[in-house]
Amino acid sequence: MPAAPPETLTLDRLITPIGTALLVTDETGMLRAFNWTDYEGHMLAWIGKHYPKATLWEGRASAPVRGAFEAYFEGDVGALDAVPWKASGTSFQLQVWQTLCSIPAGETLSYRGLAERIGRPTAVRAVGLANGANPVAVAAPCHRVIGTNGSLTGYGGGLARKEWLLVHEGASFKGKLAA
Amino acid sequence: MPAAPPETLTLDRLITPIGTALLVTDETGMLRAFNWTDYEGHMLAWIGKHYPKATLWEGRASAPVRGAFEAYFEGDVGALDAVPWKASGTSFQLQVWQTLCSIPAGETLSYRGLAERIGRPTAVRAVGLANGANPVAVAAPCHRVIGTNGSLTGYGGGLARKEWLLVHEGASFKGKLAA
DNA sequence: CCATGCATGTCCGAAAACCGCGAGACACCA
DNA sequence: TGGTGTCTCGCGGTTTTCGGACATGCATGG
Repeated sequence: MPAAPPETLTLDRLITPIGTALLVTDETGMLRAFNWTDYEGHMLAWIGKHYPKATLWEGRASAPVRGAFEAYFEGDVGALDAVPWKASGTSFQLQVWQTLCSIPAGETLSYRGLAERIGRPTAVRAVGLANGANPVAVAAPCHRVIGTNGSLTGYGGGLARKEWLLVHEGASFKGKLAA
Repeated sequence: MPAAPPETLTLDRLITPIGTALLVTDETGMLRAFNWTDYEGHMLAWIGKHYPKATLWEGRASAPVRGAFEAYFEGDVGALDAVPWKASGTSFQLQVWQTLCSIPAGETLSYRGLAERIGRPTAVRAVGLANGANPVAVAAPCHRVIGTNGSLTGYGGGLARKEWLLVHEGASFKGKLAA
């Protein structure tokens, strides 16, 4: 009953139009971490820190997780809602990450709006930080959070990916479409 | 196999000539903490900090632990060697606490001597610190460590108890026997 | 229009404080 | 001389504290 940390984690790789994604799932098939191969070392370190006792095996991610991501990248942008994930973080962070999921595909929300939505209207910067610490990127759609003025501002995986994801979802924003 | 932290701890009380002792043992009967009722609140806080997930029940300590302490206070000073204990601490601290057990009842060792014995002849003060942080006092006989000049210097449970223990064990030291 | 300052949660590294010591330097006193 | 007491300083592991950096946004002031 006590939410015991996972003992074994599975690392899968998924090729997408914007690079190869790393999917880490636990015994129960929940997504525990997501990242791009660009940051593989970084992510391994993160796992070692947050799940010190877990052993990581290369393997196939659970069907719900892998299936949802495949569907998403193939165009079914609503499929992300079906990704089961569980994150490890402070209560503030968990609140932020959960609230991310209330932003539908194709829409965006400002950092400020997100801060207000969790009842801490002044903790705008803190929200940005928590957003950046999101371990289950894409699944918890931190890329849908943009500046109040519509600019992309920042993204852990690189602004190019953030832009691609938003375009893919059909969202409108003040993009660098000129590039 | 992974040394999992204990889930349930048992708190027992033992009346001794120098006060009531608190004995905390785990599922396997190992002593995890020792203290005097004077510091009960302090010890409970310590347990909460080091074994956050454990629940503490009042009850009887394991036979080996309780028996050894009873025998010790009744005069069989060598009985302490039989107390099974397990402590939680840094590697340096563990080294210090283990080395304490190499001091036989009836003898003493200086802080300096102890520092040398663990191969860090200059870390004298650090040894004193680690000694004071000993969670399984008496069982790991930190009271047998005294100043180079034979004075008692300090003891978490009060110098009076340190003196009583050493007299009880028949050790010689520069005591405050005048008092 | 640009520059500045503030609010806010979390992590991380640096620095300092804390001591259950011990040795060396001195002063005092038979 | 030798024994004893006080003072000062260096020692080193741990814990605590502090400061800065950050995926922002608004209000103010030139």
